[in-house]
Amino acid sequence: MKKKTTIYDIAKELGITVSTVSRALSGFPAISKATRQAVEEVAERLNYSPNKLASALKSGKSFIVGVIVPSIEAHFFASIIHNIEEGLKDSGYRIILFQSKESIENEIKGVKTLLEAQVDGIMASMSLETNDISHFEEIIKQNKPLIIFDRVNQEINVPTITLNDYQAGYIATEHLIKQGYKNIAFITTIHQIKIFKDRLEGYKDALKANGMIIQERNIIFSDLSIKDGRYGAGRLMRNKDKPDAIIAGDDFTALGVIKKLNETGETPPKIGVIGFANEAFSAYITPSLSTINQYPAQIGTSCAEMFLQMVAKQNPYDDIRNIILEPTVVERQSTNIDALKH
Amino acid sequence: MKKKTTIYDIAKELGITVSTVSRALSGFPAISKATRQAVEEVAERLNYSPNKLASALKSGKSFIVGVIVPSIEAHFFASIIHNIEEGLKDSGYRIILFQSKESIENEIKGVKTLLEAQVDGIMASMSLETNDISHFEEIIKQNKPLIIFDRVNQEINVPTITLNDYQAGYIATEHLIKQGYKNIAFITTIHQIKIFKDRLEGYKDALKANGMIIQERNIIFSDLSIKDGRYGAGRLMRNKDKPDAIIAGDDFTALGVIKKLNETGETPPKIGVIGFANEAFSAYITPSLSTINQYPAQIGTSCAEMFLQMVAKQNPYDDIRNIILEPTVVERQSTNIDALKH
DNA sequence: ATGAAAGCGCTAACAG
DNA sequence: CTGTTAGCGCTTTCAT
Repeated sequence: MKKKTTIYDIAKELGITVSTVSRALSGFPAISKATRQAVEEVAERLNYSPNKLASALKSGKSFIVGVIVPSIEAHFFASIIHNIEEGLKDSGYRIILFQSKESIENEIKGVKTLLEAQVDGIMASMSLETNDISHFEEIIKQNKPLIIFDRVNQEINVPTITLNDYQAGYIATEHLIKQGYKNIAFITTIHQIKIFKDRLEGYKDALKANGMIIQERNIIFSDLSIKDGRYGAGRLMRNKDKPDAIIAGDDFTALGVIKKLNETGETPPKIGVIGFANEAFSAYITPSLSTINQYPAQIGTSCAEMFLQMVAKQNPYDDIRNIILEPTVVERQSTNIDALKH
Repeated sequence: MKKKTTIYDIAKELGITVSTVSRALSGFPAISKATRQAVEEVAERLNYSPNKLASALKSGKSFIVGVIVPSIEAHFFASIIHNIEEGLKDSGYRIILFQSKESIENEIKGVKTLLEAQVDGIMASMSLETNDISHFEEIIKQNKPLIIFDRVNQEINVPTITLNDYQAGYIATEHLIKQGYKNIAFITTIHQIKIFKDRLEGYKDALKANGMIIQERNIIFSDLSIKDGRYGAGRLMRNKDKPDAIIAGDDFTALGVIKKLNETGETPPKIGVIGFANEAFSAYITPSLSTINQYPAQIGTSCAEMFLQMVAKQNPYDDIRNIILEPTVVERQSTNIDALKH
């Protein structure tokens, strides 16, 4: 393998110095047109490829941003990442990806790894296990932009892009009430993540606002998965005054609920079911699943925008904004009880 | 922002030199236990975090591998990436992600970007547009590992991890024949990607082997998407001797086919439908979709293994292996014609 | 077992 | 408009 060409090779070839070459290549204005063209021509001919590592080491800017998500396999996060990349692409920033797999240990390792890689900033959505945020503080201490999206844990004082999860819980519940359901259950996670607490509050307040009673046995704390959905539905259906509608913590859990109900013959919309996140499959299952649209594309776009603003400032944290997106209900068959009346 | 601690700070603190600190920190054997412990203690106390960029610049190894996929939003690729990360994690390698979005222009830019970031190797699945592979040759020229997975274009002489796509086409067709379907259509892409050609060959050979005739009007070349599936199904159903089964280029296309057939009342399995890739939704749509399992987890794991082997060698390309995984049929309702007989 | 010193490829302040 | 020079933080050869 022959040695790679550097700006020294180009300089030697043209009998000029590396600084001139460096300037010519980086679009420095005070360079004669002739020199610039000559440099570009030789760079091309020698198949020059800049070493961004060296550049990053010297300039202190790597043009890499780290992204930490629980899992890339949830379409919600894949979509966010897709849109972060999209929003960043004209700025020259690239992404290093890290999956926490819902483990705080991995998340800590992720932050450490990304910091060692000298990323210029980090965007993260917290794992379900995350109850302590000290590992994120190192990023702030280094004065690098940290943006938390979707899964916010507690009072971490950085910009956040979140959904109005209280509202999400509220409108999901309200939608079911409007459809005519009277006894609405709620399956959520045992973990202390703010968004899930908020949804639960929204649920409770919507019930209250409509003169309904909050029954503790209608609220199930478990994990969120297809399996947990089946289990939760089974448990709820064994209650003496079993619910006529179920709000599930995410679409996967809702899918489990539906599968269980399909088996027991109480196929939705007989029992209403609504999920969260509008996963790829949700429109296509039977019955199709009503859900809450969480606008991952906007979240990704906002993350990118926010990052570019922060990184341009002397102090990224001098004007901390918290963007809150408003969720909407996606009405599908699983809550369309009217369809049964015909 | 206070300056970050470097090995110089540690050295000064202890009255030793940076070389000793560097050795102590990197597990060099010929270091006294006392020194090593002292270094570790001070590193901890000063909150030292190594600058991997500097290390990479000097040593020529960045411990980053670039991954290029068409889109992270297809579960197939998300799963591969997940498993690459998993397979690499103990080795200290991290991933920089790049999405080509099925555009060769993006793919070229991706290779360039990753090379400039001094990745130690690249794993890529080609875009549908990719008909020229010269941009990949630069990676080989730099003697860095290049591994192509799933989407292989033509005779590129690097290690590959692929599915036996001929076999995939063959068993998909054979499955339909065994189920009793007699007139089987095929929707595929217009693009010149090897895997799609291979599947088509498998389809044709399976028909021949079973004494069936290959009808050109039963083969549709279009794009692959839900929309194209609807369109393709519509076109096929207008043929005079319309098919009684359709093989769709991927599960999204198959979904479009099913939606169209559901509307026209020829709901599968009346018309048999099978897809490729076993997407997240395929088990949950109605009717559930028979498909070909393409084992993304194994592909990802194999990529990681292969990379680690290559990177450990003087010449990564001295023993080029091509791993071929065998697909299997996932039988679900959309091809279960027996169910209609009861 | 440890130190001295060179240098990876690039940028940027200063000088001219 | 261009050259000189120092140095980013680390690894590594050669000494001792």
